[in-house]
Amino acid sequence: MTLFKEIYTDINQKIINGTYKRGSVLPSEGELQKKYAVSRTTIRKSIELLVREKKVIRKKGVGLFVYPEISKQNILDMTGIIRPSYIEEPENTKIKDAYLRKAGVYYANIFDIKVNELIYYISFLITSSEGKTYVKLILPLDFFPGFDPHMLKVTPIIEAINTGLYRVIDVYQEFQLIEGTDEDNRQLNIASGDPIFKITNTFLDDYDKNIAVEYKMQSALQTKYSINFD
Amino acid sequence: MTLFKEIYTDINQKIINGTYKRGSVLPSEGELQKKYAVSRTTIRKSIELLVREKKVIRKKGVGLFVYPEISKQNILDMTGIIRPSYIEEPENTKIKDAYLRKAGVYYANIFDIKVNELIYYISFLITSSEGKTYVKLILPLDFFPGFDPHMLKVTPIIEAINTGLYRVIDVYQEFQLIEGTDEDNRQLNIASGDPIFKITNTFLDDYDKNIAVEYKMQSALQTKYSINFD
DNA sequence: TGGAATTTGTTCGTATGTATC
DNA sequence: CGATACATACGAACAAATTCC
Repeated sequence: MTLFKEIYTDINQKIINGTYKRGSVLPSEGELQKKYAVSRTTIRKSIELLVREKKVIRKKGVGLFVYPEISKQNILDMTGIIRPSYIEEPENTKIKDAYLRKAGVYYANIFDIKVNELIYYISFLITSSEGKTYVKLILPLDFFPGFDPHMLKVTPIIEAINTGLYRVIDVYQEFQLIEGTDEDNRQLNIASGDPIFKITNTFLDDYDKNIAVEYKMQSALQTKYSINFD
Repeated sequence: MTLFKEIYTDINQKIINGTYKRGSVLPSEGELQKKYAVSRTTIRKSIELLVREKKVIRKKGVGLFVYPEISKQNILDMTGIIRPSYIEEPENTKIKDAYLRKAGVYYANIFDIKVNELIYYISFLITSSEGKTYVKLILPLDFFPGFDPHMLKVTPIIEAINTGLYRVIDVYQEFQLIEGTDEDNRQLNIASGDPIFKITNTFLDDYDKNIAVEYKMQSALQTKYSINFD
């Protein structure tokens, strides 16, 4: 067996047996290089196989991650309780990104966790007759200790969370007009500088602790999003 | 020869021949990149070699520095303003140690710098007819941004500092009888447990900020050190 | 005091040349 | 010749620390 296949097999095995957990960070290419005492090229060939099999995700400038196994269906279930009613066709939802990353100061504060703790960072794009909605969903990994994405296929996120550490008691909403980032503008197909209508949904438990955050962004010039203040 | 080694050689040569002076700032990675018209990766590989050889120091968020060399003559000049008058023969001064180390909590507090910031830690032994004096001198690296040891050969440290970030306005002295460490006793050739006469000189700037500390230790049983309170 | 700019630290993406089998 | 493996080199994105205004 060739070197890169051996390494592929070894890492794959570690993912299967849980040494490298679903969604967690893998050692960087540099570390793997040292660990196996081979060239970076060889490591990359091994990782390449895993990426093709969707077992590993690469994030430029960030690192390697074991694929978290979040399907489109999961996302819809997870966001079900706040899903706008005008979305009739789930087929129009496209995941742009779904990975684990380290929390920075910002999210560390929001969730009252430590910097560098892992959070899910999921972004997707919803296309409907009303236009496009760019959504970002942030969930701290630690708040879902036994988190099993498969479960989400049959259980709404609210129930999944309630079997975990925290319970969703309230959702706090904030409405803003903002100027989007380049990425926002690109996703929404709007010009730089155009106003964006942003809704922030913050999920709170019974101690008013933030346990999840969702951002929804639409072009403010085109949006027909209506809020029910009942 | 490979590119990064060529660049390494060139920079190394410039350090040796004084183009880049000891302790001075090196061009940033970005500037070197332009200068040699190579990628940052390559520059970093070259610098990496110099760092490993302790010829260059990296300071995150600040820049690159040529590793400062401290000679015996420097030390004498640097400590000139507080050098006891009874030292007639500089030949009797012997450097025991001169290196950069990371500040711990103690010196971080004294100098109001962060833990792990670099400080000069210089110790030397003065032998005279009056006996031996064991001296430790601590200087934070950051307080001497353009620090050039060559200059110290012709300029007293007080003037060198006054061209830098801080000015020496005052020296605070403290006198103690202490029990020395094993190292102190060995350096002073005295028995364990013998009392040691310790003088701490703390240099202050006009905001009473500590910018240097010097400890002098002599055997209390033999010392004839006299203080002039003029 | 707070945000912009600068600078090093870390990591992945890509390409090329060389050697070996 | 082609697959494998190593080393080198250029880029790009993101992170973190520091400095400057």
